[in-house]
Parts: sequence; structure tokens; C-alpha cells
Amino acid sequence: MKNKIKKAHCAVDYAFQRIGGKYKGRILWVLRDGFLRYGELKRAVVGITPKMLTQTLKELEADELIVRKVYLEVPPKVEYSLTDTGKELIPFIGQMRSWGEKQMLTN
Amino acid sequence: MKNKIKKAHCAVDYAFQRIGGKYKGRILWVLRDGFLRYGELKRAVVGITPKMLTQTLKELEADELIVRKVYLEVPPKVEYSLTDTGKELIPFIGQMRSWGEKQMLTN
DNA sequence: CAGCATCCTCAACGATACTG
DNA sequence: CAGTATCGTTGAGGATGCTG
Repeated sequence: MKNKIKKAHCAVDYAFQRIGGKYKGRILWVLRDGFLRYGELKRAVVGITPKMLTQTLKELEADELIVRKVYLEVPPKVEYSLTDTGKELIPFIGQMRSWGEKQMLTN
Repeated sequence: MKNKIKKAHCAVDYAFQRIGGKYKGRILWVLRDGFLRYGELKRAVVGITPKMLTQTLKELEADELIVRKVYLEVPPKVEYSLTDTGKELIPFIGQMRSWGEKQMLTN
């Protein structure tokens, strides 16, 4: 993990820096049950631009939360999946999701 | 709750918008077991400026995650605490914290 | 298909000083 | 004590077009 954590004042700060940002939570979440290709991710994470998708995937990879697997084929094929560390995050992203769902209804 | 959620593509997105930002997680966390005054929060959330503290507290209050209680005394006294909705978030902020702690050690 | 390269905007965050 | 008020910065994110 070579990603620049600017300076975490505590573990909460640190964790939020690693899965904060506009798309990281969503990307980890859609990867929860398997492998997805770049284009599939692009469709799954509605509204993301190629630039942000690539950039976010790189950060997640540098943070060792996901793995990038390249198949040497034509046309190109790249699959992304969670690492064990990334999988550990799924339960509470799920909790957050439930919480968010409930909130969206009651507001 | 009148806070502007720009446009949530999904519940994960929505949840991250409400507790994202640089200090929200930390503030909710330090409020987990009771009431804290403005000055106590300022000391607990190391590195935060008065401006950011005030601003973040206002957002959390507008989001109905915390409650602001003013005592009409001299000198002034204001206490902040979690709402029930805010308390629901504590368990998984705790999980994130544990995860973050473990990560900080192994890196 | 899976990206990269540029340019640009804006709002989150910061520093500092002041106040009821 | 518990905030406001200004001003300044910067980098995350967006738009668009191009490529191996």
C-alpha cells in the first residue's frame, strides 16, 4: 500500500480516508460478489466517468482493497475483484447501505 | 433534515454523503457516549478549526444526527449529543475504526 | 475494450482575526 | 465560552476527445 494517507489523527480518520471519496464505497459494494470487468463497473456505477473510474480503481488497488487481473486477449479484458482486506469492509458498507435506505424513505 | 443531498445514485452513495467529509465520522465517534461541549469537542477532534467545527456541527444537526442544547447561562454553555439516528451509526463507525486500526498496524 | 491526456471549475477546507 | 467573518488555497471531481 503506497497510497498517501495525508495524516490520520485516529483510526476513524484513517479508515474514512481509505474508503471515502465519491465512488469508493459504491465500487467496493458492486464488487462484493465476484469479478467485474471495466465496462461492467462503468455500467454498474451509474454516473461515473472513465477518468474517475480508472483513477478510483488505481487508488483502491494501491490500497490493496481490490485486485486487477489482466487477460492477454484481443480485445482486451480486465477483471477487478476484492482482496481479503477489501472483503472485510463489505459487512459494514452493507450496514451503511441499510441505514441509508431507511433514511431515504423517512425523509 | 434540510441538508442538500446532491443526488444519491444509491443508498451507499446517500449514506457516504451524510457521514463523509473530513470530520463527521470523528465527531460522531467522540460523541458516542454522552454530551460534549463545544470546547470539549474542539479538544477531542484534534486539528479542527473553529470554523470547520461549527460548520460540521451545523450540518450534522441539520441532518438530525446530533442535537444542540443551549444552556442560558453566563458564561455560555452548549452541549452536543447524538440523536437516535446518529446512535445507529456508532456500531459501524466502530467497525471501521477497528478495521482502520488493524490496517495502520500492518502497513 | 479499457483506458489516457488535457483543461477547467468549484466547493471543501484552511488561516487568521474578531465578538456577543 | 462559543462561536462569526473574511479571505485564500488546493485538489477532487467533471467534460471532452483521443488511443493501444
